[in-house]
Amino acid sequence: MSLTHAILTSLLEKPCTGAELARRFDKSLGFFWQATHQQIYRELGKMEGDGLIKAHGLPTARGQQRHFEVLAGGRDELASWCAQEGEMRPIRDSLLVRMRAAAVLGSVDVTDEMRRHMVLHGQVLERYQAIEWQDFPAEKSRSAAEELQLAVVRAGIAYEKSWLTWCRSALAELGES
Amino acid sequence: MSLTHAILTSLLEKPCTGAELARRFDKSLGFFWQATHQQIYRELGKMEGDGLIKAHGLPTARGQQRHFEVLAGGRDELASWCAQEGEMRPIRDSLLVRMRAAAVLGSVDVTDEMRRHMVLHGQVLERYQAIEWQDFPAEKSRSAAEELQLAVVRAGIAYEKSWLTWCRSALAELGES
DNA sequence: TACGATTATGCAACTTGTTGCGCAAAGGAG
DNA sequence: CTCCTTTGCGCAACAAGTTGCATAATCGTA
Repeated sequence: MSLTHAILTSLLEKPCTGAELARRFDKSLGFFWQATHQQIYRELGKMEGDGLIKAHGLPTARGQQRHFEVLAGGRDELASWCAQEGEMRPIRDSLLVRMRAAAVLGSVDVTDEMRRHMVLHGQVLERYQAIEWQDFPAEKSRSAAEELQLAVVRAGIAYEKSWLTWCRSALAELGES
Repeated sequence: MSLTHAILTSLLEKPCTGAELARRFDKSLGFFWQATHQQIYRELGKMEGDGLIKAHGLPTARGQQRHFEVLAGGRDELASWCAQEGEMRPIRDSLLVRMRAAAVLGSVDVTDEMRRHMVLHGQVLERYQAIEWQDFPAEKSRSAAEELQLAVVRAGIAYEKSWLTWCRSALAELGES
């Protein structure tokens, strides 16, 4: 399960509270492994129970900030998971199911939906490219860690670009017939 | 929920039993919306209850083939879902989490894992390309439905190619530093 | 001080996806 | 015919992800 390890990674980068973690997720690691704040809180509770992380503050009082940090056990767990082999994610998108459905139905037009997705992917692409420019300027030399982080951002860029150009050419193909 | 509609699509293409559906899923629609046979059976049960599909055979006897076909209500449901707007899938891959984890840990090498993923994506790419060549030969003219199906296959090809070239260039970047 | 909006935390219920197993029919080998 | 394997079907339990709401602190402001 990757959520545990995504949280460990994020907490190692900077210890913080659950809410801050959720916010950071929304604009960094969460691009590549999404999670809602409820998932995060639940996971934090489990991880605390497993001795991977430690909180300053008691779990009794609601609405009270609890600051989390990674314990040695958590770091070990992350390192061992990190060295394991993981599954490759196959493609999975409801737009493609819709297209197959439209093919068999024969009466529904999905090109509008394809155009909409093209725009959405374009918007996400711009966000990723902005991160690349801001956080990884070309002239600066980079540490090994930064090289890895940059590669991750570029995976997002490649992914969105791929959808974008596929949408464009598929629409062209479908349009000309 | 797309599984219902993926099943409806597949059953419209050809009515069949649960097991055959699961098999067809493994080499066609399931490339783009994976499902285990248990998910499929559960969903078939629900869909039968909702009057979307009909089975020949009783649900009482275990181990007995039940042949499913789509009812008018099922076709309507599919058409209406198909005309709806759907979410865009953000990227989500544990390899990227591993890379971020490796960046913060500093002590784990993930390039082997990246190489492994490169090979895996290459294998899937070859499967998709084989489908493109076999089912959609270049010289033949195609119906609108076939154009759509081809576009779907090409989405898979674009996706795998994108991962492949990203792996290659990221490894090159990481290697030269 | 009191009030309302915001932020942080969490429970509960539900849906979706996964894993492991068990039972029944069919079909071949001894 | 009996045994064994394969195939089809499905339950049960669990893990992961989602949605909606409840509660507590905080903070600005009237």
